[in-house]
Amino acid sequence: MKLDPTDLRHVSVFQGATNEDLNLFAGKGILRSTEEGEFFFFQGDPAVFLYILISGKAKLLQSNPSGQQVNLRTIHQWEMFGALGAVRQNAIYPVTAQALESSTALAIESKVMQTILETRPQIAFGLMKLMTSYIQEMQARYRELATERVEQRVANALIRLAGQAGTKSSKEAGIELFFSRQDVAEMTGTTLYTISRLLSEWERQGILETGRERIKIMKPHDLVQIADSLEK
Amino acid sequence: MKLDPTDLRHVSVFQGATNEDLNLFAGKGILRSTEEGEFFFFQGDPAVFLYILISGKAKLLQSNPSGQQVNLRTIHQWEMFGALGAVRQNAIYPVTAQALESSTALAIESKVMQTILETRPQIAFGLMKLMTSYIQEMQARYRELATERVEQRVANALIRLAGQAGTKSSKEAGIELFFSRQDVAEMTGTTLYTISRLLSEWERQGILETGRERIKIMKPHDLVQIADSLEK
DNA sequence: CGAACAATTGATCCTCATCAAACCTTGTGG
DNA sequence: CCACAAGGTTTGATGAGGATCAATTGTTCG
Repeated sequence: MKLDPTDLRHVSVFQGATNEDLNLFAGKGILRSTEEGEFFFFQGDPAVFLYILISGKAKLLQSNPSGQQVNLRTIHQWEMFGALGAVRQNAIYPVTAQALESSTALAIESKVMQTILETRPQIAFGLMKLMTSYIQEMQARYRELATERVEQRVANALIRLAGQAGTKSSKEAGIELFFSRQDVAEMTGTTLYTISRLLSEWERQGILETGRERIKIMKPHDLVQIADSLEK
Repeated sequence: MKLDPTDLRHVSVFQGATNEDLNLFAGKGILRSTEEGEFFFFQGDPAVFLYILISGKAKLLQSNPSGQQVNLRTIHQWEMFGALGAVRQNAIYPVTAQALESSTALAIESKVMQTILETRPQIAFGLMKLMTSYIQEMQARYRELATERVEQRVANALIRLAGQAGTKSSKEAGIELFFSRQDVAEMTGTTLYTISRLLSEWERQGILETGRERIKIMKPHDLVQIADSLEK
């Protein structure tokens, strides 16, 4: 596997980077390939690298002491993750990063990024924008979890996933997502049983079609309706 | 009310700022005094200012369409809030900021901060550190909400508050917090009834003492125990 | 074809929200 | 200084929303 430095232009944080910057990252970075189910890093590891996903898909999750886990975010191509080490000294990853399919990521030493950030305000702004979007999404999801019922949270999660990951197979053919019931449960703070019941009900209503590790949204508008329906 | 620019040194984001920077902020900023219950800004307003709390106390909250609200964070003296406008163009506050007591804040135009960030990597790093701590806290709270029971979430919230707001009245005299049952409920995604029952139970056990809008933690260690007790 | 794993579905139970009523605390005005 | 109002708190009774458990069915892949 090889990496063309100019491809790094796709990374949102690198919008304002110079070509030399990109060459530096591509040159100093290490390509790491990871099989499905394996890990880029674990919650608690020292955050010595940050990663950019070159191919495949990964997820960020957090576990509590008893091993129960929540799904915080899905990482797609050209997204940066595990970047907090570039900002804090001796930081520790607060999450675990696991490959959802066989994936390749560019690992860049936090220190390298840090020195770049000191001289490239454009890149620093890019990173700050990424961080603010994280904050906003987490705040919104936190509010949902605290105030909305399972039905609405799941509808919201599907809408969000459709926006981030959706394969819009031409027009009106539906938006297809590839997640198991368990995955969705971990994203919404519920159980796979409840998800199964909900999806079955929605399929009965023609809002979506489902399969094994597959959810195809046929009527996004109806989902939005459910998500926005007056709480309680 | 007057403001000594060197006092801005207390603001964590300004650790690496020069005296000229601080003078600029103090000079260009506007002091805004706000009575208890009033608002610095609302969710949905254009984020044209960022704020630094000079005195008093405030909270950041988010409401859903039906008006139910969650408490995202309490702002103490010298903390910065509403800063995302300095990072994104035409940003909109994702939260509402409300004074918990009569308070004064320094309002700085987002544009001013933005130009500073372009030339002062130290300050940019300060802001990024603040953002990463927000992200980590929100992730942790999200996981708690998704996986832990009310008892543990409330224990965790009190521990967190004790760390952020605690008035450690000398040694072993307990840590006193000033929040109503309703406040704690909004922080933990539960109801004031449940909080009341929990606090009564804990008071019976001697873990804390309570009063009107007052919680005094006598045995922090016992709270940690509850928070960490094996889930489910 | 069979094993492994994902999904479904029914039955049951438990945590916590909700509602209602009373009680306590604090501040205010007569 | 007392009485009252307003708002915070407590406590009991009830019920609903989901979690949990168990058993079965469906799908994929070697």
